[in-house]
Amino acid sequence: MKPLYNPEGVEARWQRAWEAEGLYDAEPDAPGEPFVIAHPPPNVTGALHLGHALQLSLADVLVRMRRMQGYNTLFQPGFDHAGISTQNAVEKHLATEGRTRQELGREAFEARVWEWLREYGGKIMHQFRRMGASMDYRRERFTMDDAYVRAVYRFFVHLYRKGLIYRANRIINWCPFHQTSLSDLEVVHEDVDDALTYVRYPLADGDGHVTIATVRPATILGDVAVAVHPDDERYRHLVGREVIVPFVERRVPVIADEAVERSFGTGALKVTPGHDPVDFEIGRRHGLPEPMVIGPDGRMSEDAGELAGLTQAEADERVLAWLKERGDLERRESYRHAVGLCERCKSRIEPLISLQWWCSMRELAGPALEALRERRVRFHPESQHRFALESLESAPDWNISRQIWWGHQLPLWECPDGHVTVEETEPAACGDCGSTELVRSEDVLDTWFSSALWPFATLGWPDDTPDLRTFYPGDLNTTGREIIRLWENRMIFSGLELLGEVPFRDVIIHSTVLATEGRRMSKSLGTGIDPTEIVDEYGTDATRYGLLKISSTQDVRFSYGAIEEGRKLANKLWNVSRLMLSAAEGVEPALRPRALEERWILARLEVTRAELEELVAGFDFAHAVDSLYHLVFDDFCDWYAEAIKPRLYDGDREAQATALAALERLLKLLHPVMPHVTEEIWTSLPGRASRLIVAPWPEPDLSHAEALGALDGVQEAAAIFRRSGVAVELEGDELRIFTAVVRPERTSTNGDAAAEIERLRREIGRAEGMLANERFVERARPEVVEAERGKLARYRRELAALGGGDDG
RNA sequence: GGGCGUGUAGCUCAGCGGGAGAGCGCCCGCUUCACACGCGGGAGGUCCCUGGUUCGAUCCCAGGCACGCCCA
Repeated sequence: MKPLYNPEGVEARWQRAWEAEGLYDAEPDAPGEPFVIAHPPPNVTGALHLGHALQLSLADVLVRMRRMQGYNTLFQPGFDHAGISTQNAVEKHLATEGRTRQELGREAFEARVWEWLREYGGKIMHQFRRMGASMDYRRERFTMDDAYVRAVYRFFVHLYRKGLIYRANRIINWCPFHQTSLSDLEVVHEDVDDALTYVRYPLADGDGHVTIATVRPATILGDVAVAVHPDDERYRHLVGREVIVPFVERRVPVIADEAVERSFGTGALKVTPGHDPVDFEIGRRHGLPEPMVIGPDGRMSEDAGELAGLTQAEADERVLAWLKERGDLERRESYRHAVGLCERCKSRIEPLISLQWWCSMRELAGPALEALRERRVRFHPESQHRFALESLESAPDWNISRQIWWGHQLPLWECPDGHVTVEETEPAACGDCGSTELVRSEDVLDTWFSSALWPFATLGWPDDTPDLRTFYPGDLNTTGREIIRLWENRMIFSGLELLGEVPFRDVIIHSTVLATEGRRMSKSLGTGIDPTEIVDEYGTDATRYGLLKISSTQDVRFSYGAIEEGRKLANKLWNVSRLMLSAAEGVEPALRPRALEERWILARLEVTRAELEELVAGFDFAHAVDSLYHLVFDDFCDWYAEAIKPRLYDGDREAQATALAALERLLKLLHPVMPHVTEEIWTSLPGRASRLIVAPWPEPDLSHAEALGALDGVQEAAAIFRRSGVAVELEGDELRIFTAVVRPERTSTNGDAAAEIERLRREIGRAEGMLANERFVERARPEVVEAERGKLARYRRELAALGGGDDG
């Protein structure tokens, strides 16, 4: 064993060994209660980021602890097919060959995607292994696997037959480049510098005008009303009258609607239901027409009349020129605001009305809401539970269709008469009229539609398999805040709908890891940190430790310091093991505690075990790793190891055997957080055939509880001696430990007794002051008063030991 | 605009009703036979501001200021 622990090599070796030896494997007929984590799977095209790394660290601590505790653990690996993201990547790849997917055609394109995935896809699973995630990698699943596809179609057909899937024209996010609708998550918002144009709409009766403000003059062509807030005194007299929309010179009503924001612009809103989500809602409430003047290509459509075919910028110019000529262009001012962009191609998103397939939420959300209210599923921290509940209460119907080629093509066929037939496999004829001229819907399903089935489709559903019977429902899920609406809630209602049970009991919403300056990590800002580089530099164990250490509040700054702390902990553990192993060569670990410090360290190990279990059960990983750090540095190394060192070197076989046994316990407690270094040391212990990863977790052991405070006196004496050079009188075991740990003959104490005496007198003064306050003694809780008396007595004792006397 | 959260030592953070803490950094000492990714000691703080509750407030309440994340 070398003096400096080097994780490189060690970690890779154990990652291979654990997996090869089948120690990550989950079997439905294995003994023990099941413990199951089926995470939201990562994107098949993705790379590991710090969010994943944190998520894996949290979950793997739980999995490894439960495995040691005898649970039958399943940590499920796999990917989702990431429809638009994958299609985008492959299209870019094609573009380098100067080709488009349209040239290839749908079938050939799909084949290219599979080919591309074989080469570039799924790399993240290697990174998961590097994080030490103890997943059963044999069970890797993909949302496009044949068996998984069957589950997706079963779900779709089920919902369709229940009448929960319908087709409707609604406003959606449209990407003009990808030519598809997008979910809100796939739209990113960025601030841009724009102009706000104030335009006069003349009243139809010729009596003046009303001024509106817009950033998109071209959309004036799609205006069907002007809306004002019902409580807005400025405009109340206009409601019910008509105005003339400029350029198209259409008469439209002035209406009152609460959605109007009075403080924006002039407080009067032009209503364009075809191209704005708020206006769409207003239009529906007032039964207004929904003309669309911008087409799916992002250019002005046929309905834009003479402007048809122009880009929006060109159309803006034409409209502005017209307004200027008429004198109806009041003014323009610069305006900075957020616009929606396609997450993948950065095209400006067009809100437009489109015929899409929708999943009705009301009926599905009901049982999920009930489950959350009854806390059969609990989100942690508590604030996120409320958020999940509120998201579900207000969940709008779900747009499940996408106009792309990569994904699950809707199992939905139409005959020439417009009858829709929905089957899991291709039907021979129309279910209504028997026509054999069936055309399949070209749309694919939203990726999340399939991902929602992850906790059970990975286990063989819709078949009734042993896996499903054993491992569903699972226990836990960990993810980031932004995923709650889009995934967690959908997994919950899907599980309830199809299996009648929630898919997991607890959802840990982990911290968002920010860059060191406290900003969001982002590739474009160059503030991203690649976890694999951290692992290269510090090792996996240190990285896991560091991430857990910083994971306390909802947003945490990444800190190299925390990772370094982990590296030091691994090194410390390595070296104290070296000490014990080299001093106790050939000795079998055996617990034979005789001396005070031996019973004390066993008591400390026991207290930490209990604390650790409690903290992990409460998902407080930051404090859990903190308690491990102090156990190792302060208790195990600075006190226990130093205290027994003379006896170790003297060849005291019982002290040596006990030291190794205590070390074993320590390694077990550390293993869930730092699996590699602990396994490496474990293997060096004599006669070691089995692995630490499957070693039994320490049972509660209260046999040395009485020794918990056994070192208080020595530690107090050490502190006094080191600060002041004054040796408090000790005898027996206490003196022996003091001598071994402090080594007074070699300790140069540059402190001075006078300063120490001064400090104690100050403390005594403070305590005496409190106790002299009658209202304190009367009204404070008795134990608080008692504690204060105890402290005062201790200070006086210490002062006496220093020869300071008690006369003050 | 809505939701959530944070302001404590130079930095990153813990503590959240009765003595202001940790790690790192800094200063001093230590070629101590496990470890300098070490050991010991030390300096360093109107606990964001203003009110209130309380015998007592960094901690609870109200208001304010500053900052961040998520979602529109």
